[in-house]
Amino acid sequence: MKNNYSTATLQSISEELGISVSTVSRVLNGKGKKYRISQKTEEKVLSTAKKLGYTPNQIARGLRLQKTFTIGYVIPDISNPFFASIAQSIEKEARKLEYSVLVSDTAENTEIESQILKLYTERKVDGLIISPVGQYYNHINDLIKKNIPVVLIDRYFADTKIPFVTSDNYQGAFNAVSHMIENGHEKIACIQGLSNTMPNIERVRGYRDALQKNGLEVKDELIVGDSFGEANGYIEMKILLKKKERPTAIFAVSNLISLGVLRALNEENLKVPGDVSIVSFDDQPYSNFLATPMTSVAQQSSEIGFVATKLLIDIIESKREFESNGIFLPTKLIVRDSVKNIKQ
Amino acid sequence: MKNNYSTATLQSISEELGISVSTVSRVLNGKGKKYRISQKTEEKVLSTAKKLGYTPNQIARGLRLQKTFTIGYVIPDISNPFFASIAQSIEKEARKLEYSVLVSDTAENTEIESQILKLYTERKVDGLIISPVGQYYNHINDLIKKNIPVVLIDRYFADTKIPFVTSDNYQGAFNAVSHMIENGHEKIACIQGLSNTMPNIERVRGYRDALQKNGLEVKDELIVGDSFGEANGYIEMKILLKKKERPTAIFAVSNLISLGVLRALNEENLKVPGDVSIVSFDDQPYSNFLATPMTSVAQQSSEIGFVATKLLIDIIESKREFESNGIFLPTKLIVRDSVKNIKQ
DNA sequence: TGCATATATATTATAGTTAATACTCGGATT
DNA sequence: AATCCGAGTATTAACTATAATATATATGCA
Repeated sequence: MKNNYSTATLQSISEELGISVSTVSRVLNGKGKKYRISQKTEEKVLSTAKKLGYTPNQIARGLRLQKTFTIGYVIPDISNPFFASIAQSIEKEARKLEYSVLVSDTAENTEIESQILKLYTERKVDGLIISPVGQYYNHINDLIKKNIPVVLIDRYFADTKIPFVTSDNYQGAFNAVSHMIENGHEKIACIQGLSNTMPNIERVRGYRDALQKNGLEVKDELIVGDSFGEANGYIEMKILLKKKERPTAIFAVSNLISLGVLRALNEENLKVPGDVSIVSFDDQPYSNFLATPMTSVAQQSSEIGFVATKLLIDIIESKREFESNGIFLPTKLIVRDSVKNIKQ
Repeated sequence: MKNNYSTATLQSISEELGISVSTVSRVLNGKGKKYRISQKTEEKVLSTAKKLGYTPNQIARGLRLQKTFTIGYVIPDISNPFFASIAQSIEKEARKLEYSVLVSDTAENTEIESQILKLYTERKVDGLIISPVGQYYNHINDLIKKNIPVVLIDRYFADTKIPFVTSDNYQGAFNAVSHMIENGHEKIACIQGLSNTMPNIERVRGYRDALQKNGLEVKDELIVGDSFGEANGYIEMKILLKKKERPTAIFAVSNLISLGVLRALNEENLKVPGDVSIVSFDDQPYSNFLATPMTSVAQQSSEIGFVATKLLIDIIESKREFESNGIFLPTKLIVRDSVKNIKQ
């Protein structure tokens, strides 16, 4: 049952040499000079530590220091390449700063998210990076009350003071929709993600504003959907195609939604951009090799992970205040071939 | 510096009630009956634990029990959707069995892999799932010597006794290449991954055998490449296109390689399958929406993660022997449109 | 000589949990 | 009356590392 790899401990070294554990600890922590350990003792300790293959027990260390050098990353869906890429940069940066990362997937379920936060609290992580499901935040605010450092990624809460790192979703959406309008589109549908999450709210706001700034009417029946997943894109596209006045262009609010849209169009034998134009949020390595290379809004996913990790660890190590602090990273519209120019 | 969330401890509960910590511990571990704790005491403990918001400190628990309920997953590249999907199923299954997962990305670098293993050893993980870089394994064998349970995923070592879970790479490749031959292709190139890793060896063996069983000559100059990454696919395809006798079909040994191949073909304005046919290892959600829907060899990635986790935890909890134990999961050829029938 | 200081190390306490062992008290047994 | 037993709980030790405090010897200086 218990893990049974026996390694040398400070005590076994001290017994081997007939000196006290604290001396051994001091030498191995490089505090020999500070505590005036003699050259001779220091050498003895170092050599037997090596001989016995000593490695420090980080669990014992964590208990004593009340610090685990561990952070948790809580994600709604690791298999989404956007989050996978963020996870990669978080782990890389954390390791550089001597932290390890516990990773959990909430499967877009607030209940599971809450359980995981409890679990990670018991495990005494030094801080948490959370890409929350995004509709409720009581369980996250509880962490703040307990003084546990938290940084949110992607989905954040405007009415709390929890720091976050996200893309400039508004500008990204605004640019995407403006691009469609410039190409003559007026009936543009927006297939949105989880409706009361900030990235979604901001992207929809960008969509609305782009229409209005160009003197076009915003029709609520063209704003549909309620999830960032593939199935949502598929279903909503199917329904949109049944409408009397079919939209000429689709603004898909996530990469998975646009894959669902493509599946629906494929089934109905409709072509992009001949029959329907699309712009999708989230650029992917494959975006350029799709049936029609996809015009998309690229987020700096690695950068987001990197910045969030840096920020979190700064907060942990008290180099920065633990206060409201939203960081927005710019997006970039990558124009390919999925928008048809229908201007007369 | 230290994490500063103060929670109730066994001691604070025991002081509040004027009883000993061990009694509190026993009650909260559900051992009240076993140690004949009175109903009254039990209720008092339970209610004050709730009142003070007690949650067990898993670090202290880990130290005492010599068991952390943590496993490590070491991956060459989290952003590769194949591995991301495995990570997802590992975490899900581990959590179900009450383990947490530390995740690290080695960036296909054996040096980093070795460092991470050392780190995770110090953190006293109960076991490790490793998708190794795959060319050396001394550092992994060291874990076995220390009696640390290990299960390998994807890339394994034939000449060790380390248990592993992987796809039936040989059969997958054999079927893929047979499919091309059935469609009349004879000049089939193989763009391979990291050359002395088992999945690559097996896939290339499947490629060779499929050719030979069909009476076709295996030409070594058509087996090229040395990495599972996108760049390798791109470069090798570029070079293949310069050959006098250009191959009519490509067997791409990984999903990233095939993306590189597509990039090269795109640049040269060549069409799939009109100019070149392709079959790729690894099916992806987007495979069906590529310019030409890609015929590919699907691996059961979630299943691989699930089985490996189950196996590892069985070994940890000593329900199974810690011995040579290779598990091969079948693959499935998904036929789409990327292979042209060129039979007369 | 006596006291302060420096040198080098040991001892003790602590982090929070759990396991092993010890203790107390009332009632039953011999 | 002495002993035993069970019920209920307390005490002690252990896990490993680190910090705070203490001790022991030698040296320097008035």
